Amino acid sequence: MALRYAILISLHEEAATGYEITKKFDQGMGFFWQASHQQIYLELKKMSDLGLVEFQHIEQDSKPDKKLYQITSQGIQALKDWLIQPVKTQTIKDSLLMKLYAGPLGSAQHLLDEVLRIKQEHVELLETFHAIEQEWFQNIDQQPLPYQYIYYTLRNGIHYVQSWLAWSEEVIPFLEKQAGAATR
Amino acid sequence: MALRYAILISLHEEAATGYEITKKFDQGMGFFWQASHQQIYLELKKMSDLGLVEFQHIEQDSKPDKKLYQITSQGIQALKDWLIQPVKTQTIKDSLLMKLYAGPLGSAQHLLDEVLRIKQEHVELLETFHAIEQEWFQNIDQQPLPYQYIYYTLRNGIHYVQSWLAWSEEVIPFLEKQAGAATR
DNA sequence: AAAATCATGTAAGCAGTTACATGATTAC
DNA sequence: GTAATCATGTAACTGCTTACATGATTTT
Repeated sequence: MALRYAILISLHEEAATGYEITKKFDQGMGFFWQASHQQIYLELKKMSDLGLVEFQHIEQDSKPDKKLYQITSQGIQALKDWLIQPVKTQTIKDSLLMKLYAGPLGSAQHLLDEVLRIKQEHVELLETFHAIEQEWFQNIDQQPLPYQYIYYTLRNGIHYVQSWLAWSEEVIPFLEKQAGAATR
Repeated sequence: MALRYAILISLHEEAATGYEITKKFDQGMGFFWQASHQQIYLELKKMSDLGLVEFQHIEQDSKPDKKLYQITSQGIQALKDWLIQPVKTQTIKDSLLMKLYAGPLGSAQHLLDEVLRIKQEHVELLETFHAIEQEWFQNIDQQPLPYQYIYYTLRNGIHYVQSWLAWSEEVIPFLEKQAGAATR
């Protein structure tokens, strides 16, 4: 049900089409919530039936028609109600850790390759996060309040990625040793 | 589908009943994979139909009958095949971050309470992890190889929890300031 | 007396993924 | 000519959660 509120938060910032919301989920919000266009279109329809959002048909030439959605006062209330619900503690579901746990039954070389690949992705993600921090969030306590809140979601991402990288520095030497031992 | 392989890994360690596997998921493996008893019983049945596991009926007096499951050679092969599949990069779905992103629309005090609550859970989890590390994984490079692999899944957990705690040290002062400003 | 432990399951429903479907326009 | 962008949707399926169901034994 959290997808519903992610969409409402997005529409509370500004009215948008399903297509535009989908793109937003690939960027900023995408760090802590993901959704496909199928899911988003379906949820928008449900929310429209419930009166949480409403839309205008916009005809375009040289481009397909679109539906511009905006949040209703009912939608704002539903969002506010949700914001004060307690959250469930996050659980981790990580199949890489499961494969590591299985240990010698698998291939150390394969695990090493996977860790290196994901490490590379995380290195790039960290660079992206740092670039965003530099560009958008300098002198954070002088920025508008909504920016300050968003800044801390970014900081969460930075800490998360850094912890993964720190761990990979521990596990890589171990896996290298195991992969080496297997081929000897 | 990863649940299937989590169960197979568990059964590869030792034969067990659905009930025992459920308990295992509340401990060690539970850090990186969770499953309810309903899901586990259902999956065991499917796997039994597929020949990946087999079971013996065991009658007990003063306790309900049980089914002791063990992995078959087919199951071991399926597990090995799965272990060398590439993993998808983990995505984060965290509704607390979403609520933080929504910022001034919500209540800073509520967010603060939630962060403090989850921080407390993480502090306790870190203590548990450190205790396990002390008790089971001292002189790690002299331990049996399967233990060494499992050790690195524990290390992942420690890094993860620590990064969350480090982040909470950043966000708590900010939320305290906002909560204070709102009541003044 | 109440709650926890042992032990297994069914059924309904929701959330999310994957596949399928269309079609014009614009950029490479 | 091929691929990407704009823009929306349906349908089938899988994975998971929540609720319901039973019942003896043991611990508090």
